[in-house]
Amino acid sequence: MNLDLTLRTEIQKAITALFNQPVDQLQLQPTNPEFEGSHTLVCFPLTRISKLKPEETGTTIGNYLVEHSGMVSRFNVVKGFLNLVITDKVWAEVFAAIYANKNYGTTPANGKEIMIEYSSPNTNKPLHLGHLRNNFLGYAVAEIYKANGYNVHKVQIINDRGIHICKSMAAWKLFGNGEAPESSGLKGDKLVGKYYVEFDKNYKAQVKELQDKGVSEADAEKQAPIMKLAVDMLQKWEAKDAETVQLWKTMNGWVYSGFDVTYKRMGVDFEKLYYESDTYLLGKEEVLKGVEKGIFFKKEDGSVWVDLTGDGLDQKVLLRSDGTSVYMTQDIGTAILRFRDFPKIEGQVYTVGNEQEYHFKVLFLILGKLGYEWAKKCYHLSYGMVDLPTGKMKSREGTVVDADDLMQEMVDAARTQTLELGKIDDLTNEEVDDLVEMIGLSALKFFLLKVDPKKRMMFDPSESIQLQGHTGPFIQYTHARIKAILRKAASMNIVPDGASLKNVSTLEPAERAIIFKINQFPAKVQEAAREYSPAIVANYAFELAKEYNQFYQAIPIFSESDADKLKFRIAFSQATADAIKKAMLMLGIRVPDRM
RNA sequence: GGGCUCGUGGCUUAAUGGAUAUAGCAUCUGACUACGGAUCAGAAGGUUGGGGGUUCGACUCCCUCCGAGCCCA
Repeated sequence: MNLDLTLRTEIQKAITALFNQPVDQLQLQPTNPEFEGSHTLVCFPLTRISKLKPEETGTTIGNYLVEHSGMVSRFNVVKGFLNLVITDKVWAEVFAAIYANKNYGTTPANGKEIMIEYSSPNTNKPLHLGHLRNNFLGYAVAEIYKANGYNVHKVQIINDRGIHICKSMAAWKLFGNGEAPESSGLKGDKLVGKYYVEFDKNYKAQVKELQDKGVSEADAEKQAPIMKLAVDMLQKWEAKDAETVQLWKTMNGWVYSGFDVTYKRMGVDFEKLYYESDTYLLGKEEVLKGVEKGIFFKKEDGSVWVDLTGDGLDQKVLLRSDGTSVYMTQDIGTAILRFRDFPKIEGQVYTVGNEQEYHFKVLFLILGKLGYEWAKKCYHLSYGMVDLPTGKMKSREGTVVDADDLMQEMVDAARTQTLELGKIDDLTNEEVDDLVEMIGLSALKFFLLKVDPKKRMMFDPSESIQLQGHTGPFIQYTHARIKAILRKAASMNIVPDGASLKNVSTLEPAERAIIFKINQFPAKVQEAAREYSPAIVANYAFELAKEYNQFYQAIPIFSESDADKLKFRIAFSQATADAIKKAMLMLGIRVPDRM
């Protein structure tokens, strides 16, 4: 049974019977812990039809529910709040239904398809902390949509062309001496990133040298030989010069193999990769078609624009006067290509930082103007930047936190702390490795996911390594401890069954609290999808674990003499562990049976 | 110049317009002869950036100012 729905129906019946008038919106909320009850009806809005004071309205409805609903045992009214106490028998029934449902918390396939883009890096440097937030968010939202019955396609758009990669190529050509990941042992993305830094260093030196000779800054920036080489390579690439394209392929290949290692450790995956080098020409075509249809217009200098003043925005350039594309042009091409590849998707989710909010607003408007119905279903999953205690991450100032390094540090910290506690001395080396990997990444992922995506967040390394309190390892610990209970129960041949659950008629407050919490699970998973917010699932998992720990400390499970009740406790311990595990997997976090 | 987002105890963070504003970290006090102390119980800590307004009721909605960040030329 769906408790909340049933209760709402009963309240509606009561209101209709008492006041001769139905009401469209019921304000039902969890009861404040200081009062008795679990569900609270806010009575202020009902006074209009009850013609009674809020208190009297609450009392009248409460009395009716106790007499007629069969699910409310008693109630209290504080000010205008009607606090309802659900009978333990109903709670037991609610739990029995949850326990019998193997897919509890998730929705069956609904036939809908959705595409979720995340990660989408440039190919000139390694992934950093900001990418971690992006990847964990995108992956989690994708998993949450799966749990809500969607067929999800995870993709990314790789910014593999442009001046940035040519800079790395230029520096490598000048100073690389043929260095390759195979020869130097350096991870591919790190190697290409190294030459990007090398480019910048030499470029700055050359600009300064020219300026010292009296050249203006603007001219020096154009005349610096290394920059001329990079620009030359970009032009040759666009002209499909064989040697340049070959070097480009090679160096991007190094980056991709480096990224693969990082993605694997992060635990994220993709169904299909899109490359800008494949889509930017399509974007150009579509824009030119748009000009023919009169959707866009050409200026005298030959540049192409879209007029969005009717939408409260301004005019936006789509093709420069020399005919080259801007980012917007490429994104138009990519979006259209994706809908051709996956005609059944109802929309796309773009996981991209909030500095591009304006860009996506414009993109979706343009796609709409081009006549694509699905433009309405495109969503920019915009997230805030990750700051360090020292301030903003800046690659130029070398304050960027590398993704590989950070993951390694987290796992190292997890190893140190786990070994100190000495609870896993009998595990093999491989088992320990896997465990500390699980714990370290859990700390990192949970830290990044527990905050509302929209908000700019602060990453404090010393705090992120914490394994106590509002953390992933706290939740993992709760799961592992429940597993220990279940192992003990199994060894004692305690096996819960439907009949024993039905025999339970009275509950401890701590037990009621857990069932109440488990009962919220499906609604939370749905809300998380609606809001595109893994934080809702993360905080739910934390609250559930916390609730269970309170029960665990308050009530010694195995000292229960009533066999049915003991089985009941084992059953909801099992259900708690299952819900925790499912919720954490939606966040891309694994949970151990021991730790 | 135009536009967008965010300001919640020392720090991090939660709250479909509802009760005395949620937790965590740090600080202080307690709890293993029981099922795992990576836990739990408790204390202290707040004018929700300031000021107006709407409402029976505002962290939440509106106006304004201050502060932080971002975007478009």
